[in-house]
Amino acid sequence: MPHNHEELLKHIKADMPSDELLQDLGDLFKVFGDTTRIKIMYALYEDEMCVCAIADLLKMTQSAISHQLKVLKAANLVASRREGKTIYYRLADEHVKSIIGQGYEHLTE
Amino acid sequence: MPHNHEELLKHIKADMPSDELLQDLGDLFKVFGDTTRIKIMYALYEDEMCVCAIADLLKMTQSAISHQLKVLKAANLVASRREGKTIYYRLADEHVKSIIGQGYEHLTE
DNA sequence: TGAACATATGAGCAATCGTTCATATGTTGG
DNA sequence: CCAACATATGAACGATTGCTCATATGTTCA
Repeated sequence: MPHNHEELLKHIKADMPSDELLQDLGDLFKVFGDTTRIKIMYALYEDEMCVCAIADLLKMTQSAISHQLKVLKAANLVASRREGKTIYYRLADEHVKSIIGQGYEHLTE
Repeated sequence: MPHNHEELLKHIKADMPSDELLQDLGDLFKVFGDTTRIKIMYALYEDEMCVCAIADLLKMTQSAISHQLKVLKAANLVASRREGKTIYYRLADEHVKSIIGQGYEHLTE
């Protein structure tokens, strides 16, 4: 007779967040799961930056950066303001730094 | 004449971690970037669990869970111990909880 | 030892992702 | 208004990903 875990599962299930939230969490971390986007977030760590400066910094095309900024913005990880022709992006809140910081600690401990 | 940012870039560049670390960070978050793996980590939040219990809980095949546990283990996010035929997995360290916790906060604030 | 159970693994496939390329939108100064 | 600049966007393509299916490995007990 195979292994039984009804009791355990009932308990764990009760403590699990909704499927929707778990999906959203996965989607959020997916945004962190790309080197280009990590670099962009690090670039914005101390101050806002315009799109072409980020592209220069990462030696990538303006288009690639713009696509990634759109992803970051959709996840509310960056925000932007316009000043003439230029659009400046910045980190949207402190969670970005603390999430990356925790990841950094996990890697370097 | 296009927009110039030599000064800014020099400064930002000096503060950026190495490309290798940035790559590793992206790879780490990629592991968090999947609903199945998030669910597994949540299931292990309070206590260790065997593979078949996780499969039951998530209503997925043993094979799918096993593949994902391998990914989690490669990233040092879970650890395991054997007890007879059964193998129990647990969260490897506190960073898992704090990373997920920060993500949770970002979503629900 | 061999049958039953628990887990791991490799190949294959559909789906998703990140970039490029071409082009569109928006802004400013002459 | 139009040329130059800054950014955004859509289609397309190669690469990566997560699952399934079949099967292998490892463990226990009769």
